[in-house]
Amino acid sequence: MNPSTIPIVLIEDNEPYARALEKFFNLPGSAIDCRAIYGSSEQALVEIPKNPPAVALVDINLPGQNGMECIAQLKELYPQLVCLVLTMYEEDHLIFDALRAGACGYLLKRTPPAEIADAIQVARDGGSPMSPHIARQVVGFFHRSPPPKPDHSLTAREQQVLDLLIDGKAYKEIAHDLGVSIDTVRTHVRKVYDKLHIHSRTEIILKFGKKGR
Amino acid sequence: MNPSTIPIVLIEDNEPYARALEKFFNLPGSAIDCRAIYGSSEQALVEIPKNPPAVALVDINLPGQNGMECIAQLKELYPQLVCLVLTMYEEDHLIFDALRAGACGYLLKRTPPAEIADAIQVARDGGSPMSPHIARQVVGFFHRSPPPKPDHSLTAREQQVLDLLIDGKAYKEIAHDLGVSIDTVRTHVRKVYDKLHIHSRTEIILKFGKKGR
DNA sequence: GCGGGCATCGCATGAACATGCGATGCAGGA
DNA sequence: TCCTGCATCGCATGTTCATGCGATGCCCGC
Repeated sequence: MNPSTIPIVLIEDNEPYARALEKFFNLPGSAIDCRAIYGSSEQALVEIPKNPPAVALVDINLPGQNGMECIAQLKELYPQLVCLVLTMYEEDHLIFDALRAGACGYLLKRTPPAEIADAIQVARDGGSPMSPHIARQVVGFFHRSPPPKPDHSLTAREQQVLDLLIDGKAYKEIAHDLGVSIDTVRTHVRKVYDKLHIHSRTEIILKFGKKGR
Repeated sequence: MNPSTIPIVLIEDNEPYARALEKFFNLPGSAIDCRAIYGSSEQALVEIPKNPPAVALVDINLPGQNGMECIAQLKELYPQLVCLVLTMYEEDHLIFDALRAGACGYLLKRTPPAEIADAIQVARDGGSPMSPHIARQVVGFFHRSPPPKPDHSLTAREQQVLDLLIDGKAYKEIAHDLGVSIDTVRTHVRKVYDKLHIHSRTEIILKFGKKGR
């Protein structure tokens, strides 16, 4: 949308690779303005405050403090800074950790420079660019959770009570919320426990806890 | 990678929209072969087994059974079938539910047909196409989880107790596991509650529950 | 109209939990 | 040495849960 050039920095210790990217970004007519290359997380954290860019491309495997921690600290200082991971690694846990740390996107180094440039614009415009297989892994995270089970044949009322139990409400609150007596709540809870073969609220939350959050 | 045409179906009750897409996909030279349009989930579930496509584009808001359930059932019958959501809705919970149901990607109807065609190929090749803002919402799901916090200044012992509490163990079990008395466990739990400003095991699990799973 | 399923309410008991107060022994820093 | 933080143990009280047993009123299909 915004046609002005986008100021970015690279946090990357592989100098040849970084230089090549920088060169590409700074070609005449490019929408990207690569302002600096920082070879370490520490250097980036010192230099970035002097002239914050709009987007940072961050490698994960950095000397000293790794890219994940770097992103977490940058996001703490500049929540509006858009961080994209740019790495060779595509293991699940690295991807998830990076996203949790605050990364908005995750690109593999094998991505052609032109696509990286596109991704930077997408990210600046509020998107989350990801290499296709990375996206699939992220989506796979959701596939693993099997909560959409309308089975268990709970009655509507029982399901309501269950939901409130999961929210951590006391019987007293549940009774108030549903406008019934506390003993009625007890009865429903009992039925729920019977049907789900569990014996305590703790087990419920461990089984169903915090789903749609 | 595979240059052969990709057989797909549309599950979509907005007939004009579906017809227009079908027309576009079936233009000469297209990589997509749109074989059918099903106006309802029920119809799709009956017809698809007769001639399963590689990819299904599914609307969420369908008459009768909604698209989420449709995807869940299709994936159960044909785990290798690639389902892409194609909808106007972009609420968080719909996105997450769709992905949980088994969708591999999530596109908004405002996406240009050519990009939808690209997305179909990406999906067939193992990627997960998502409209940029959808991707950001998915990524936002990870941002919301704040697990990488080693803060809270819990002592090692308190952390141990906390972990066992989260596992759902009774004080008695915790005492046994740690080789201390139940009253000691009580003391530690109290300290943990104080430091984390909570008042019950339920709150703990709601806050920290099932993280690394 | 009778049997079932469901929602509602009640009582009772024992277990588990939350929390207030107090105490000892040990280590390491001021 | 004294102070502080930590881990340990103890007791007491009140609350919340889990669960067993029983009961009524409503609606629906056979």
